[in-house]
Amino acid sequence: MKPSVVMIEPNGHFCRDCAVRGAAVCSSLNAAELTEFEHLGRRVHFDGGETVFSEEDITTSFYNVLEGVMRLYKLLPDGRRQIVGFALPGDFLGMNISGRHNFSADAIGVVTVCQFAKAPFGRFIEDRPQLLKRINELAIRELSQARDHMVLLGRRSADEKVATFLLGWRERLVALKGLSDTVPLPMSRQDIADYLGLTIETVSRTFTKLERHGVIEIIHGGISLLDPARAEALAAA
Amino acid sequence: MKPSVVMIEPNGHFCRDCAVRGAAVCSSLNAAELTEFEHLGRRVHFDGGETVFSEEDITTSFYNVLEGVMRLYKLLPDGRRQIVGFALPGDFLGMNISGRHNFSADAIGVVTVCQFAKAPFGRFIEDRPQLLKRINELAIRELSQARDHMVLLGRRSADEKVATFLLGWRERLVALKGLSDTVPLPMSRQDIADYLGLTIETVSRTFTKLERHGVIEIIHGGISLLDPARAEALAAA
DNA sequence: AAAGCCAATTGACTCAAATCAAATTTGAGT
DNA sequence: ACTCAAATTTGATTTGAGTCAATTGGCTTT
Repeated sequence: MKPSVVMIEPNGHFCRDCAVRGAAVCSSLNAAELTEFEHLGRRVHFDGGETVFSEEDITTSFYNVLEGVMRLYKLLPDGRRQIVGFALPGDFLGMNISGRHNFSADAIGVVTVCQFAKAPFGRFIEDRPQLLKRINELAIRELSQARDHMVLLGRRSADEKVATFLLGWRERLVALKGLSDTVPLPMSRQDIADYLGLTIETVSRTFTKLERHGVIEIIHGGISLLDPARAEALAAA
Repeated sequence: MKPSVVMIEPNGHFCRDCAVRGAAVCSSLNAAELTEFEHLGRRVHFDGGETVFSEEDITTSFYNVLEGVMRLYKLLPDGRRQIVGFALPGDFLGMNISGRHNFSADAIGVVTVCQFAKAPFGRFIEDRPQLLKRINELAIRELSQARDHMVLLGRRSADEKVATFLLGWRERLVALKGLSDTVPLPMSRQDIADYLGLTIETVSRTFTKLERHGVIEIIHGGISLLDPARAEALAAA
């Protein structure tokens, strides 16, 4: 699928009004630096299902997610897929040392990213250690999440996986949009299964079971968390 | 178990003779910086089974592994364990953003580390962006490995897990000590099981099966890789 | 060399999740 | 509203890996 690369704004002033200004990689920059920085990035839109970059592609850009949700995944040669994470606004993508992306990234629904060409971005970082420090913080935070996810994949039951996922996903949305017991799930059941190391059938059955037990209510495009305490207990945090 | 904190060398000159000089975090430092750097670290020994630090402990030090093997793991409240990685010479441990370790680390056999107190190390980094860059590189490399491991845990069969582990472990030892088809396995079967998201019995049975099929030979303290090509095929890389 | 101990292996059986197979719901396009 | 395709749910059955239970093998200690 081809990306709908549409530059919404020329290299005008938008960083200071950016939705992720405080949370993203750019939070490490002062006003003066930001003015210079916004000439480096351009906003690009992707429709649902479009691939932003693929594993093994040469890295030509870095991406700052501004809006929407992305699935980050790796494929085995026979087609088995493991989703290694979902990217939300504020997430920074594209860092690697091999010069190639080590996972693929698809838009789930409409996505807006701030795209930076690799070379100028690299030059900009060069004499701004606080930006490097910020990127390092984000990498270390991701590493911690990755380790948590290893525990989930290696040592948790299907019920625990699903409960942990719902709570963790809610947590991320709360940090982004504020508290709500209604949890939108823009990704498909297959995406959830591939994130949790399960099959779509097991995810579906587990959702149904949680609903039967009054823990959640399955609503259009998501779930409603009726009994967070019970969900926590099931997650065996 | 209490660490046998034995300072082998006072704050004398040893960095330039250090075994991991080229590979570790210190490879980013020039000779002059190295002289200053070696006053920050001290060598500490641990015996097999000793815990170097535990998850949720306040981070007071960073560690550079000089010698030996460590298991890095997380525990669930009910005792289930997931090993998130094995640390080898050159690996740098202790980075986090919460101020607490996000996994525990035990020595497997005798281990020597270069230990740095957090505060002075942090100050030293402050005006040396190339060291920060090096640390960032190591974090990004680990992140990539973590993602590979997620694929293994979520989507691979027991046979694939074991074959992938043996090849990956061999690869790391090759990078460290040069090529050999004899692969020492200093960790227990339980450690391997907890790394692969399996039980000890399944690991043992899979080893036996690989031996029956002539892929490996189980030797004392490790395996001999008789048929690397077949192992690769089984790993379904 | 016998006893004790722990790690590893092997065997018998079970079970959680996968697979195979419909049925049903949802959504997009006409 | 109607059609078709895709996504999801549900049911029946299978199976890979787990559990439980010995047994074996290597060391260490006596």
